[in-house]
Amino acid sequence: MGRGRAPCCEKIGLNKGTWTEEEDMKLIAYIHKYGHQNWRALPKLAGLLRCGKSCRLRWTNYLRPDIKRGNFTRDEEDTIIKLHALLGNKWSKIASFLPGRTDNEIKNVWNTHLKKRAASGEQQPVTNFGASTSTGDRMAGAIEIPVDPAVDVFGIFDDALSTLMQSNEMEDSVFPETLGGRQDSPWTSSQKQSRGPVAPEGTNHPSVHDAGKPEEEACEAEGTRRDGQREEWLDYLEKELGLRDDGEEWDRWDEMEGDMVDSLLRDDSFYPYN
DNA sequence: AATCTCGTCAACCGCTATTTC
DNA sequence: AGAAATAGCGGTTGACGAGAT
Repeated sequence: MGRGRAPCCEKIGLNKGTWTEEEDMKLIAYIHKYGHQNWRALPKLAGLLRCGKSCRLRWTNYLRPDIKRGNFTRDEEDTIIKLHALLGNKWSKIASFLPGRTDNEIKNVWNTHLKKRAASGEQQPVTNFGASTSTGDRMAGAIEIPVDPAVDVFGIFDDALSTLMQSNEMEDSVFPETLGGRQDSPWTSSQKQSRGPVAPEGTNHPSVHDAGKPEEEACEAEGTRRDGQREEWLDYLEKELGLRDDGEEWDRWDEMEGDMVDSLLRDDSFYPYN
């Protein structure tokens, strides 16, 4: 056999398409008894004529006991819209904020309902950070330029972040050490006031929107609170999208991700498509 | 009643990331 | 170190049902 990865399974003689009740029962029974340490080996052991990948998908998207079935609530839909504006087509990431919902389900809901709702008579999605048109380029961190160049993409995040920064809720969730909690926030207390992030030592990563900007100009901009927020937010996004790799310091951002997104979701004024 | 169109959603495919050996 | 195996992600497809013609 040549190089490259082998097919995930021998497809010959395996069932495809819709799962039968009997197959479901076999899969459930097996996983309840033995778990799913090895998806590749599972179908054979469970007596299923399916490939492991198919089993995994069936379990995670349909059979898992914690799956929430039924229509999405308006709240859930709004959450998806907000998260999509923040994260782009990162369905699994979005799903992690909606307990009981799967990435596949959310993707379907977006494609069938929410995309239209977002587009109909309202603004086009103003951003689609990290979204990609094909699987191949998604890890390249491609950023789609907004369709309408007049739309101030960053301004929208500025405004959202501004609002959040003014609320105690954000203060507490994003800067938890103010509550006597964590001590490893990238912000110092004075920087928290100016809302500027502390750049990791020895790093100097230009933000995406500042690429090619003269250095003085960038320094000048740094003084303002608004730009501080912008930098902060872009830093976060760049990190999130894998556009930068600053080592340990940036790993800490990951820890705050949930808090930041949660805060945005709780903020009623942040609705990216209005 | 027949057939066409469209929306929905489960499942598949192809790819990358991560882990194992 | 690097190849192979495995897990997971996101885009796409196709079966199916409902409503329209």
